[in-house]
Amino acid sequence: MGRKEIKDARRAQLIEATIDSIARYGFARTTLADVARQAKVSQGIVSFHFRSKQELLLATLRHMVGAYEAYSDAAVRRAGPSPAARLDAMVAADFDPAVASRKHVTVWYAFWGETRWRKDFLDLCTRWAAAYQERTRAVVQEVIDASGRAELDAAAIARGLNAMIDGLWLNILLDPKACDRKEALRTCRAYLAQTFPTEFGRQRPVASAA
Amino acid sequence: MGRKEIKDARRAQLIEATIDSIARYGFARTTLADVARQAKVSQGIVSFHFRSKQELLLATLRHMVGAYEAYSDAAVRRAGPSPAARLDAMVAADFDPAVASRKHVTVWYAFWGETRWRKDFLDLCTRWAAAYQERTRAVVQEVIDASGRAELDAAAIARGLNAMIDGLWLNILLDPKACDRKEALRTCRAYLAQTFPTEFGRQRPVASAA
Amino acid sequence: MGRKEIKDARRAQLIEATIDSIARYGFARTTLADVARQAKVSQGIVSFHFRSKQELLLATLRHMVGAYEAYSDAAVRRAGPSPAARLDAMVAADFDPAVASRKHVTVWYAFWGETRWRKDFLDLCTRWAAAYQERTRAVVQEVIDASGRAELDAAAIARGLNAMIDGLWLNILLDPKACDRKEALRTCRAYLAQTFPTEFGRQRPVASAA
Amino acid sequence: MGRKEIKDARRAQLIEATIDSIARYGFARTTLADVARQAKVSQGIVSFHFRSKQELLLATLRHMVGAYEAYSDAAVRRAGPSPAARLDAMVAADFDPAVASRKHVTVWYAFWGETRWRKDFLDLCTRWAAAYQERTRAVVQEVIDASGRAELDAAAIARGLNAMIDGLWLNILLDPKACDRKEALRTCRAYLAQTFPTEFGRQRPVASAA
DNA sequence: AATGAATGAGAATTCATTCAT
DNA sequence: AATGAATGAATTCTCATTCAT
Repeated sequence: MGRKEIKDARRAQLIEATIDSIARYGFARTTLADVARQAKVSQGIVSFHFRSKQELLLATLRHMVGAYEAYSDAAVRRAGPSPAARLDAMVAADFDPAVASRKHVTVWYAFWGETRWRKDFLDLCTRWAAAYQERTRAVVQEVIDASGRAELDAAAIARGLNAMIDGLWLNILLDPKACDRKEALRTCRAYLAQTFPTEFGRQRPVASAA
Repeated sequence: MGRKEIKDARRAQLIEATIDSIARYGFARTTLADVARQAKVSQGIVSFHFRSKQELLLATLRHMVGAYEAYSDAAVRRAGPSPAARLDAMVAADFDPAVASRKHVTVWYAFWGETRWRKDFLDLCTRWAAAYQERTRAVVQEVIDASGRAELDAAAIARGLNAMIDGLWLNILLDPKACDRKEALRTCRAYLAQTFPTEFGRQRPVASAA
Repeated sequence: MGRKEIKDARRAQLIEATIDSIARYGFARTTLADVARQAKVSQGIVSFHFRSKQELLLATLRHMVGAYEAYSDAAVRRAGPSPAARLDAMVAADFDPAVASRKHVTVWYAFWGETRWRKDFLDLCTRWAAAYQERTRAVVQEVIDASGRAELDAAAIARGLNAMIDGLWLNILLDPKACDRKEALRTCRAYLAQTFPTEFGRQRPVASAA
Repeated sequence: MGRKEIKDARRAQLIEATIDSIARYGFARTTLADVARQAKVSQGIVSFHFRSKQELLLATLRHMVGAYEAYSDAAVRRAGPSPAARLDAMVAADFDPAVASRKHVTVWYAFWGETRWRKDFLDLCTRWAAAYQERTRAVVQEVIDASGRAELDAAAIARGLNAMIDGLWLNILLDPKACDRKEALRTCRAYLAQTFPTEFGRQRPVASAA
């Protein structure tokens, strides 16, 4: 393992520790000392690998966005060519335990809560939201095209779907007993079934795609 | 103005200053000194009227919940007896400039970002979410009953709708250019139109109720 | 009850509250708010009757000295003419529940702990210590004269006795289980018996004086 | 000098500064800022080496107890095998300038004044008082055994002696002109002479042991 | 006389960042 | 690369004192 690899491993280790610390103590009470303790390294090393706390947090947010995208992309690829199956896979991935654990949605909301005042967070989130919206819109459009219901507004449906997902994450964060991942996914699928009765009605498209 | 009134007025003033300060500096950087400066009073008085910063924040959150509910209730009352009109009024109120200004959604997300680690915030938000979900569900059920489509799941529709609203607030927060209040409301109404074509299709039910 | 009486009653009430507060929270954490709460009056009234906190504390110390002296004097008067009986009464009074309760010795030590840095406390304590030493010395001298043992040093005996009493109060303060009032009194009487075997040996002089 | 040594040296330096600060300003007005200024270090370092002010104070009290015991033990060892000489050495050590300077007794009384409300102080003082009482009692018992006066109560004599010493410290604190260290020691020796005329009468046993 | 709101200085504590080793 | 001691600014909270009513 060369210098570069060691460095990257350290960075990854610190980013994981940051996520853990935010999940455990919250954004406000996550200190560099916490992160260092969690990662079992000395305090100074954080400043060494990341110029400042803000950079560490930005790197953490980037990591979360990247991991999310990688997971979602992989799920879509696995879903095969059917537009409906791909759309369902996207949604299902958003409520996969690896993505929408209470810990993860907690950290997402922690970042969103601070995003407004940190230009670098905001830029990243905005770009990501735009990209994700466009990606969803494209798949929704494919579903519309395949179903021949040209009167539907792909952008509005995609926007509504994405918003619903984010809002359901809030439910998971606030009260997983009232609405857990399974219930959240069911809610999204009900929306899709309402919108695309042929493709999503009754049977789940994943099943029909299998 | 008696003692009690003076005290209440001061509390209200400090709560307003807190909201302003959160909106301006963010949750993390809102200090009691900021709040006092904003309210043009001395520092000590904040601790005098609220025992601690945490209590001030909790009072602020309570105030926001109360103001939101009052506004929403009033809108629903104004909408008249028609279930669809009432449902639409609820949604419209959620994107009223007085409720969903970028400033307000920013503060909401600031609170949600911290809620996970403050039991009192969490309890309040959880109770509020449950109450609001139930209220929405009841109206949705009325719409369903009125339209005779008993196969629809009122709870899932209400949950999806509420989640969509929260998620659209995030859009307003992150990038009002990409999705402003009007666009957000349009998105919600598209969802309702999809779900209840008769009641919400084409014409806005407010218009039809008029 | 005239103006003067009301005022005095208020002052006495506040002084009692101060003693209670010191006993309960300690010197450092006794605030004027505590005192006012204890006395069930408003905050401002303390500053009204006593110019400042320091004056309240000084008045409290004066009150304690006065009460102590009154109690001790009364005990000595009750003891009758016998020098030994009077000396014993003085010592016994110092361990009377009304004088040497754990609460009282606690407050005494609280004052002594601060005395060094408050000139008015120090002056009062110094004067009082001198007066008490002289009073004790005089009675000890009478005992010596009565017993015809002129070689004894009344000043040293009195000083030792008084010091022993103060030190035994510390024992009561620190660990009443290891040394309670009764045990403390026994210790002092053992000292007296050692010094004046004829007057204090075996029988307690109170008994013999009775 | 290794890490450990640096740390210990810094802690010792801060403890010394704390003692100086208490002696100079009193317990109530000793702030961490004072201590840091006295030690010529930054404020933050106090919290770094001691988690809190309370821990710093506890460490200071521990240091004082430890230093006292070390000094007293050394004096007793130097006194040789004779019980009377050892007892006298103990008492003499208690009025040695290094132990009973006005500064030191001041700080002792400052701690005792606060001890009642700080469990850790109280535990430490109680344990220390018990240990010291037992140590004194044992030596007194030896003196009794050596003198063949089995009727004497070693515990009472030891308790009286220790109390007298503590009380004489108060005299030194309140008014060193009225009772300085020399006079205090004389008073204690008079007590011993009264109690053990053979061993402590006339000649000082240290002299007789020489 | 009495109330209690208001002030503002000061205290402990926290923590990002720096830096000598 | 890594350590962890050190800095010092910032923040919350406390509280004696003042003052309008």
